Amino acid sequence: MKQYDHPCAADFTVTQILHALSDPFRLSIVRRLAVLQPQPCAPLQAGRPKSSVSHHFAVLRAAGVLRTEVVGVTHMNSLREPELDSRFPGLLAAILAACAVENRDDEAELNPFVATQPA
Amino acid sequence: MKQYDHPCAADFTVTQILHALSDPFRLSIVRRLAVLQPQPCAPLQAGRPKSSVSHHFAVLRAAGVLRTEVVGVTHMNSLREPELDSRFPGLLAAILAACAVENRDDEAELNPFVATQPA
DNA sequence: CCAATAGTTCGATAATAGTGGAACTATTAG
DNA sequence: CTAATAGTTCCACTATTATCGAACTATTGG
Repeated sequence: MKQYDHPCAADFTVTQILHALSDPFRLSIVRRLAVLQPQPCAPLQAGRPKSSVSHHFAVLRAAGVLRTEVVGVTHMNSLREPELDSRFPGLLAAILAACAVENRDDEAELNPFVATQPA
Repeated sequence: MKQYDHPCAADFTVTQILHALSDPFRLSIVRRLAVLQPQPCAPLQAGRPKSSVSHHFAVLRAAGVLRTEVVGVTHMNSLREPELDSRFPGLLAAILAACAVENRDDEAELNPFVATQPA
């Protein structure tokens, strides 16, 4: 039964976290996990080869963004939200909120009739 | 009289901003500017060759993080805080706050007698 | 034990980013 | 006009990251 190394919260660094989240694919993984958690890797692959997906998960783990727990044959991922928030309060929330803003733009672009007024 | 291109706030992207700020040198520039603003490039060089400094400023400009205004012979830099905040509310603040946390650690490491209690 | 599943690790290659010297540009001071 | 200043641009080089196939590992189901 193999498990993973996860840095402890005190060792998280701002630059490592920002770098981990500055990649569109990795950021999309984090956004999905923020909504539905925990989740195995497979549904987040988005058509990429497994080795590439595995690499991006490793980057996110190393930055402390997520935790991977081996549960039977699947590896369950969850955001390390409590630890992230205790170390850097509000950081993850602000980034996710920023993604939501960006996403709202995309919807507006696809369909100009929605989302001119927020609600 | 040459001026620079600055993207407009609506074109800022989360990944570009996070990437721009994921470099320690660039992040240090932003942290200095957050305190003392506007400022020319020279005092922020930290001993690096000018071409390298110029490159990092260009990355920050392209991401929308700062604005460079040609004022006489110097180029004055300032954070685009209002625009950043209107586009991604709280994002810059959260990142700067996270830096402050990290910095507090460093001080504690250098001198264990201060900073065990915040004040 | 065997096959299937889920994901990792390795290794080569490609792409992206950072570095730093040298020549260049714009502005001001003399 | 000339020199000095502040920074940019260009270019070659290095270093870091990402990509993806193939072989590997751990776990479960039959």
